[in-house]
Amino acid sequence: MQLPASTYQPKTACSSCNLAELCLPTNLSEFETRKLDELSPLKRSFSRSDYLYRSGDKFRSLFAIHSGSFKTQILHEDGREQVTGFQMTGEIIGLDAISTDIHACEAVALESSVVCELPFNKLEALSREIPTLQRHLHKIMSREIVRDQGIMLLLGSMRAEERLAAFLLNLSQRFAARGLSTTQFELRMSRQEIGSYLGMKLETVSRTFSHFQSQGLISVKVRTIEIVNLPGLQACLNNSR
Amino acid sequence: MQLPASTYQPKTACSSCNLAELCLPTNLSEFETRKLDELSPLKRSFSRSDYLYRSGDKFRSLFAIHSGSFKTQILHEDGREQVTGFQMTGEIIGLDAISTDIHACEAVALESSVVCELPFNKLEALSREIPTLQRHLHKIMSREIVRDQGIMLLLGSMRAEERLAAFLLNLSQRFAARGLSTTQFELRMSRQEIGSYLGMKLETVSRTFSHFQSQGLISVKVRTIEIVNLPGLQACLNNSR
DNA sequence: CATCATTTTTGACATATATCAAACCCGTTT
DNA sequence: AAACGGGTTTGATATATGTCAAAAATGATG
Repeated sequence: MQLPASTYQPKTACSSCNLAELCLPTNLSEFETRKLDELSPLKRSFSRSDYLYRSGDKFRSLFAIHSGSFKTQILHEDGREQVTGFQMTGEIIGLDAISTDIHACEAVALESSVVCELPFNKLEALSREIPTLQRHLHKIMSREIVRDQGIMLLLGSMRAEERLAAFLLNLSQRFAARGLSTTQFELRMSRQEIGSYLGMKLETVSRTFSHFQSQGLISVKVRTIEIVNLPGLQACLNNSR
Repeated sequence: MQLPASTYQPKTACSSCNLAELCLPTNLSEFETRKLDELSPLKRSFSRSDYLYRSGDKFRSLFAIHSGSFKTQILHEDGREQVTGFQMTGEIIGLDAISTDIHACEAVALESSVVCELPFNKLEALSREIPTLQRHLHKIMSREIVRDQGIMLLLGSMRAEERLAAFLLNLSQRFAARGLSTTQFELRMSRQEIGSYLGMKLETVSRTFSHFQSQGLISVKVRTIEIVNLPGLQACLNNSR
């Protein structure tokens, strides 16, 4: 598991990494768009299980995932670790590090991935000049807060089945937003990682998958998931105890 | 529980609400400090169980707690609710609403409290002019993300005793930061609310308090807590299973 | 293709926490 | 002072999920 902190790639300016489309605001004037180019984000590539950053690293940049996916996790002194999120194309990671200028969690590639590095100083300077960008940045941070609180709800008040249903439905939605299939997808993470994220043991994750399958809600073939009965899965969520 | 959304008070400009000291950056130039006055935050008072805002309310302002304390919670369709935090003097609430311009959670006063209302538009405009303020705002948002992820760790991987120990130690620290006693304090929230926050039932909260007391770690008298053996309580946290 | 390491599934059993219920305590109202 | 009501404590029992262990499936490697 102790891999180099990052696979350093020759850095290339990232014109193809269309920021405006990916993750930054649309509706910018020509002038503003030109300004945005000053960011000249650099692309970096990562292989499965490479670290994008580690806990304790100095904070310099946010990262926009251009392709692939990552997990973020925090480590507790005693070795426990908690996966705090799975991020995919178009999502921004590193926001937690702004608070102390040190990365609080670590980000690990779940597959071959490319990220755009967005130097935070430049981003702040630009967002002083472009109010639309400023607002957008604030919304991204706020959205992360809302997301995290949603997970608190999940961890604090849902049973194993509900958690896993919520997880699958969330993935489904995010794939949909990217024009991918809502009902059929590949999990990029292990049962262990899902379990850490959802606050349950890997065996429970596996059993719950099997149970969903036997109910005809989904079809599981290791990491290939097909949602067979979407409304049924949604109903799982609303059946509180 | 259905109280008016807020107890509307005559609004008064808030010069005594020393923002710079409370929650906003120090090290501002004279000019910047003058600029900051443009915010002219208004003070509003709340009684116990008044709502500062409700889920669904339009977002206009952040709120700095001037005195007293609040809880924030999210509501799930099926009536479940999850307390997402307890906020005290000097802390900022409302950050989650930036993302959609609608408050995602609700904030309820736990005791008589006073807040400063910080209109977000003005805050954004000012932070474009004062980089120190801009960075400060970003840090506040990022700190909230880190805090939430800490709670994810707690909910996802700790046992009841560890959760409650972490909760007490966190309160203790925050009281310390305000010059109050680290070892003796009044809980402002019910067992039920603590339970919701920590993902456990109120009976389990109560039992765990009793257990800590029988171990000589704390002394509990309903809502009055005294930490008798601080290192012992800290040790609780590090004893993973 | 056989071997190996890793991940996943499944089973039997243990346990932490939830549930249900009753008693108790404390502050408030009559 | 007595009665009331909400919050808290404590007990007995139920249950969801964890733990430990083995087998099965999968993918990687020589």
